[in-house]
Amino acid sequence: MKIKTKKNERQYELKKMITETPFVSDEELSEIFKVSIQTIRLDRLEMGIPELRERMRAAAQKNYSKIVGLGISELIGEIIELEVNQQGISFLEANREMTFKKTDIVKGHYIFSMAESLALAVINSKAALTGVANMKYSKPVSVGDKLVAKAEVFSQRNKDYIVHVKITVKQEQVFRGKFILVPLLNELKEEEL
Amino acid sequence: MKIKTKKNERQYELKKMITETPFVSDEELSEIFKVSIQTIRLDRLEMGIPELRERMRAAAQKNYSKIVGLGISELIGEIIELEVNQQGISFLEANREMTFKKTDIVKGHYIFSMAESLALAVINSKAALTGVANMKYSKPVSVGDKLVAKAEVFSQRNKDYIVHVKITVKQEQVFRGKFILVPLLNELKEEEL
DNA sequence: CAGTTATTAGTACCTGGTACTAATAGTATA
DNA sequence: TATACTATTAGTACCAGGTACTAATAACTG
Repeated sequence: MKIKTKKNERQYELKKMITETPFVSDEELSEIFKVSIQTIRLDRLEMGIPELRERMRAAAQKNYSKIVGLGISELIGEIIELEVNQQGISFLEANREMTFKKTDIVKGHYIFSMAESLALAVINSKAALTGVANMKYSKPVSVGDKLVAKAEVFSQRNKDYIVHVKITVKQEQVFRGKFILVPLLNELKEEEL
Repeated sequence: MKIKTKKNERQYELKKMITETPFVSDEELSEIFKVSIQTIRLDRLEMGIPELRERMRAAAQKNYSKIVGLGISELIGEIIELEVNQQGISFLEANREMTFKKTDIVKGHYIFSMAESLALAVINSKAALTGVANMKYSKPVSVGDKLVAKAEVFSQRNKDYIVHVKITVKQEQVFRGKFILVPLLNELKEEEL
């Protein structure tokens, strides 16, 4: 018996290709593998690989919760006041996606991220580096809590910024931290490198 | 002039609804708002809201990269060794999704999350609370760096755990932190509350 | 009551499929 | 070599969830 390379090999490659780049249509696949669209569909059927739309739907849903949790871009919390190089205030309402599964307690890194985000915003440098942070979580945060973060630029020695961030819920401190930030090649000029 | 509630209000609610639950079809929307499908489509057109498939496609793609970055569940980094209440080791390769947009530098909260994740894992309590953390980022982390986190349970006074976490890249320390963790009603019995 | 806006209806068309039937090409084996 | 089987391709009807467009009707407004 000859080794049935063609079909088996193609199906193996197909599976690999779909797991690597899941948003590829049957038509594109048929062009890549130089077979008809029907062959691709038979292959998918035999291997139980769902159609493109189903794969997209699954991917979209799996991750939907994470968008909410981690914020749309790089920032956690909403900036409501900002004086560059001086101070800033951001706001965040804790939701269920930020908690541990069975409890109402917000995970620490959301608090941290909120503080870090604001610290970065206040020195107007998205591409900055968290140097040293010395911080304290004073009180647990629960779902529904309205977090207000206040950042103050304390000092600016050399090229480092020291930013203090305090987060409060109803005037009560839940977090404080000191961020040493080193801006990186963004709005800076060449000579500063 | 009468307040044009109907159309304006519906469009406002529509937009809100779609941003909250983005995977809703025009047909479902038409049932919810008790208008025809055409009306829903006109509304979307006027407000520049793309069709369901486009919204799903965008969500799937936006998040496709984040899966990689944020890990499948709640954990950042892969646990490779674990002795409950004693010590644990986790691993993470820094990728582009963890960085600031134009640089190679990994954002601080990924480092923090990796450490926190491991600290939680090592006391076998997903639902624990980060009490106080005293930490230091010693060195920036870049894309491709292979991060190794080591956690040690230092002490267990009352119901608090003190866990030390060190993260290294090629034997060199990039982070250290002390986590005070208070386990919460998960694998515990009633009486402990 | 005329004019404007809002809503609904309907058609043709699109993508990216499913599910099915049927024909053809290629290979294997008695 | 004829027969059997597998692989591939072709084609049809159908589906969801739309776009883009035209046209008619309903509802307000001055």
